[in-house]
Amino acid sequence: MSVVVRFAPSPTGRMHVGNARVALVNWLFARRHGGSFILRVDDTDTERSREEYTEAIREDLRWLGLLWDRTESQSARMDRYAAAADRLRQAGRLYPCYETPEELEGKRKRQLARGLPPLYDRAALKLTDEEKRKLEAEGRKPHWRFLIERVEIVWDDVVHGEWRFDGAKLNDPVLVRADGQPLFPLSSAVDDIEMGITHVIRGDDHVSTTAAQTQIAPALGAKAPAFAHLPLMSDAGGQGLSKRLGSLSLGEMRADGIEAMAVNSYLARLGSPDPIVPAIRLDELSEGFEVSRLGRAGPKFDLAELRILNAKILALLSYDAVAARLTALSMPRADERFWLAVRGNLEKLADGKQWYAVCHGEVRPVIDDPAFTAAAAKLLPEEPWDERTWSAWTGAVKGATGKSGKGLFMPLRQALTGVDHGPELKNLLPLIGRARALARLGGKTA
RNA sequence: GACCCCAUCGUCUAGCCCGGUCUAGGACGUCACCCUUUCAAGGUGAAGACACGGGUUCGAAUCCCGUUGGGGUCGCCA
Repeated sequence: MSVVVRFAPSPTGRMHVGNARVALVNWLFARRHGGSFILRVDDTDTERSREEYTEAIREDLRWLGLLWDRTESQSARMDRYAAAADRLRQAGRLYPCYETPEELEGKRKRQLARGLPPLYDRAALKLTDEEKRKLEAEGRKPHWRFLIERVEIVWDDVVHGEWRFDGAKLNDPVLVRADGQPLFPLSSAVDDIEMGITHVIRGDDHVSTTAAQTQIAPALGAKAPAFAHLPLMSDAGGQGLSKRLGSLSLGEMRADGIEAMAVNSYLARLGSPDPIVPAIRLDELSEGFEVSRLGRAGPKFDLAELRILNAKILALLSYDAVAARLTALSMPRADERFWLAVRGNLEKLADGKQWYAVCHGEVRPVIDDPAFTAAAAKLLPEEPWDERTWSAWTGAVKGATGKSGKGLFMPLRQALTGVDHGPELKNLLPLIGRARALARLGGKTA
């Protein structure tokens, strides 16, 4: 049986790292097993769903490289859900309820006040046909609840192991609203069946939906798929992700110069015993990927670790992989030599600007000993220069001044680049060129 | 409030089911040293954890009970 998974976001907001992890895990799982990955937009809530969010989610997924084999929209499948609801009614598993939202809220409040779990009391089940007619004559339209069998619900969760749920403590979920709109527990169960989903990989926050789904699927004459519930991530401070999205949204990370593969590399290994390593292609990540290796405890998403990973990814990228972006970041003369010289010293791609200025722009030299840099300037060889020029030149300076080690190179570095750290000077010097080098050694901004 | 889940170095975790081989292993990060005429990379080394309290046992990170902390769910949202 071929594997089919889906990522089913609701277009009610932008993606953050929590959604991205679920999407990535699904994608890697599909890729690993040669299966397919469906992007299913859960947009049955017409009031909250927005087309712009659908497009934003697609954009974020494309950025990550998590392309889908197929895309579906729940809003286009309303007739399927209506048909399924009819079958459930015929099977006696879907029953009409006439309480208003306010009445239900009142019931919940009273239950809570008495220390009871706020479960629906199934009062509608006791309504006679005559009472129902009377309510409908008053203009009340029913919403429909799925009758949960009060038995123990058990499934073998791929990441969690055996998961048990007491059916008696589960609310009868509303599957169809009074206005006829199907709700998520119905639409997602129907789609999982009809789209042949073999594995539902989603966040821990969906376990109660899963418990209901294990009864809805058989009531619809189908077998429930396998389930894998990922523990929810928290931020570096241990707080839930939903509470503070901002910096953890994919859009912001991207704008901040985080590489998509840094996010993927981090998310693919976080929570597993496998070491987090920089990967520049997704297939490096899918190789050996196992959902079952993911832990049951919720990991923390730490931006500081992501930045470290980002630097390591940049150091691995080829010139071709970044050429267009360097130009877009206003570094038009950044060529392969330049990139290879500086890529190991960047946290973000945009940090390249500092070294771009050293090679192609202006730098204010830092000089403590003008006599020394002046002497060094006199020994500067004629061009053309290559990567051997640096050692030839510094060798000559050493001979003439008697300086060596740090005392030799640091003043030169500070004069040439304005700072005391950076890429290897043997690579930078030819890019700086004789004219600039001469001026900077003489103390001039150039 | 009820129910469910989780709890090992700063972080991600191995070990837990099938107590002893755990003076608790690895990775990232940190620190030191080496190497390098910078940074990084690389090498060597160091510091660093079983949430707490009881119990069972000759022996508990591992089993039991309780506590605490964190998360989730309890919508005519998804």
